[in-house]
Amino acid sequence: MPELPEVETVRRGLEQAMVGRTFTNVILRRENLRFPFPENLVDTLIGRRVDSIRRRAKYLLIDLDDGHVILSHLGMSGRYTLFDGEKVDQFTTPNDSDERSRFGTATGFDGRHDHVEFQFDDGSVAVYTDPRRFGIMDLIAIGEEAIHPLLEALGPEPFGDWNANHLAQRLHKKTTSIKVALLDQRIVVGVGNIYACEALHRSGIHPQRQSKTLVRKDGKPTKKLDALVEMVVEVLEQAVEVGGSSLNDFADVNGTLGYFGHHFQVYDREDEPCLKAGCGGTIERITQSGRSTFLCPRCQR
DNA sequence: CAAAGTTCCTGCGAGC
DNA sequence: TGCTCGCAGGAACTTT
Repeated sequence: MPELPEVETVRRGLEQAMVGRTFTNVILRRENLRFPFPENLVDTLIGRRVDSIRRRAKYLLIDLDDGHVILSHLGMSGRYTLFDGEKVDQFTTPNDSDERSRFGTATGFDGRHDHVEFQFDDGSVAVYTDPRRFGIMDLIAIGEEAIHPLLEALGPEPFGDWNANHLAQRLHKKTTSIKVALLDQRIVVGVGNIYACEALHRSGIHPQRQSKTLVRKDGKPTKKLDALVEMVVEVLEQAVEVGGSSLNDFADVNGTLGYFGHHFQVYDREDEPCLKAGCGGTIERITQSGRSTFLCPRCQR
């Protein structure tokens, strides 16, 4: 599900639902996701108020009033579903089993994958669901972001002061393909498989092109690399807009809504016509580092 | 068979 | 020649 725009959409949804509320209970329905939950997770959260919610790369950072921070990553299939007080009553049955979520039906699953339930003082509930369990839920101290092993090596935010000169510096020696480089979170964060394909298509760059061929000998970016940076930012910004517009009525902050309303130019369009004006090419699918890449061999060089 | 993500391991080549 | 380091590529995690 989640690349930067989807995570940002989830962040905004959680912000509306959680900030200012206090945890009254937290239920863990298993002991781990990708990693074990920290032992003190439940005890630490109960009685704490949520002060703010930030995003770094594809991670969510939920700031608590005692200086702890919940570090949450959605992996491939993680999502949050929010229930206000009324909806909790609506979906809760009196004979809840300990093994299954109270909210399985409402979240579209049978409840087996609702791993964490956060209960708040106003009666609302947030449920974390993650069938593949590639997600992460950890607890850190505020200020620890920069030294946490999962965060320390992360590259620049695309919406920050990232630019073509910076990218050129990172790529000028790289022999790996530009598509694989874009997915490397040490080079720039937030870009995943879908938006990497889309940004390369928009900027007319072949995904298998060696990264360093996009940098001039004097170390400055080529015009194509300028275009790539512009298109990465554009495609992510537009996706955030789409996700934001799908949020309005809360309840489900599923980032999938962001993808749902989005029509891609190349991703998942194998054998279909290239949509670039006047191109006339046909979209191909190849594999790079074990992941599907979609491209138009005619307009991407 | 493939899937929106990330980490870890192995093998290879460069350089000392 | 032999060793270390870094990079590049692939496997693994899991469920639908």
